[in-house]
Amino acid sequence: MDKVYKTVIVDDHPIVISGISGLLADLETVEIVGKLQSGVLLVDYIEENQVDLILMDIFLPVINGVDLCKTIKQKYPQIIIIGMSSQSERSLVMQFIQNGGNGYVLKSASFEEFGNCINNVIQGEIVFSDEVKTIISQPVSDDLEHIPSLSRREKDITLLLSKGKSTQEIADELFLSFLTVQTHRRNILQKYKTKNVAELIAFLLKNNLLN
Amino acid sequence: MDKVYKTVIVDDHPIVISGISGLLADLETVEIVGKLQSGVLLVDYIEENQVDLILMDIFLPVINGVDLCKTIKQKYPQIIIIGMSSQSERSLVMQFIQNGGNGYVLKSASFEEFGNCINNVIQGEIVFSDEVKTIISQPVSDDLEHIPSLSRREKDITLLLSKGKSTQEIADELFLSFLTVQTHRRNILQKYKTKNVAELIAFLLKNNLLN
DNA sequence: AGCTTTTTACCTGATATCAGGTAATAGGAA
DNA sequence: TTCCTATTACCTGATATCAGGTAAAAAGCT
Repeated sequence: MDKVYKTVIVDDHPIVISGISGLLADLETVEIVGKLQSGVLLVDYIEENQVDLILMDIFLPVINGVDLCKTIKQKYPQIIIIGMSSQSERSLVMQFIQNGGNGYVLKSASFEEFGNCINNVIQGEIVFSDEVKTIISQPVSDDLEHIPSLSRREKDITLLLSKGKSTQEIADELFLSFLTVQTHRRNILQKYKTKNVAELIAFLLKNNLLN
Repeated sequence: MDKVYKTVIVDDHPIVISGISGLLADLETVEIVGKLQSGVLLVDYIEENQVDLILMDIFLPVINGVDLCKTIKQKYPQIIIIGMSSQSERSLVMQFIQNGGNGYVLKSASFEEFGNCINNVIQGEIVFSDEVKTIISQPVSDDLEHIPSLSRREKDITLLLSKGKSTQEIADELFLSFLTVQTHRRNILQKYKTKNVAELIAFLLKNNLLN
């Protein structure tokens, strides 16, 4: 007789918990023993109960999933942990795995994908849902990978630019010469290979580099 | 005997659909007749089936929830539509309601909240889950309230602006006069009371009006 | 059919941005 | 201490943007 994995679901959305529960109910290898809404509750739960498998949201209030995973794996390396999120970002997935995660699944994954991942992860594999696989396997043209970062002064200036300030206004506000601000502007545009501030602001906001 | 509301759930995450289904199964007033993963499928479904209530994710691929809601309400004003999302933003909720939405619920809402909202919305009320209520009841300087929307052409132009295109390039691309594009630019800046394109793009992206 | 909004288009002048240079000083890291 | 990056600053000329005005088609709504 196969082992039945005592499984805990951690997510701050009751709906998601309910959804996963419904899905896992069909699998005979897992048994849901806990439905928790925060990382703190999870840590407490593990202290006092037998747990074999954890499905956890990465974006949890207070503690983030990566740190939570690391903490748990340090004390209980035998527990299998699968991370979940709505959107996936390459670096985030990598971080999660590097901190001991056994898999990463997007919430947009189909039921079938979900089931497959669970089945494979208990075989000892590191599992990813299809979309995650696509994202992490992209060769990532090396130059596109490292997005240059802004220096302190450059951040000051881009922030003011995004508020519609002109070069002169920025110079006044930061007690700099008009010409200095102009130099910074040029450097910033060059850094991101953008033609003008409009494109620059769009790029920064889309890459969460502003604020 | 009370009417049973034929209900459709629209979300690109199968898990969420499953979760809501589970929850609604307990309610006797609603009957789930459709589980769809996109706005396009929803529009098709409505054409050919009787629908009384829609629960839709706001962040859907291709079409956003607000526009989808507007489109549906124009043709079928009697259909009750509840919006859902993970995080709530005041302006987004307001926009949704202004475009005909009958309620807005966070996915982090408890089962009880969810149930209450459904029960009340079919009584004709506009409903919000608790957290949404908190957010929208915060006093806001009235002028910040109504965000004007862009016309089709204006959207075309802002999109190109965000890609760093100059007035001349936009004119060429859209087969318009340079002067026409200039007029559009001015109107758009005026519409949002922004000083220049940088501020405009920042505003649009922060308010999810671009793309 | 009449009204409103959108889209198109033109003119002018004041400012601002962009792109090409160069270069001294300050601060942090190896 | 040496090297590198960041920060500061100046010059010039070509383009682009912004702000003010006006107005006629075209499209959409009632």
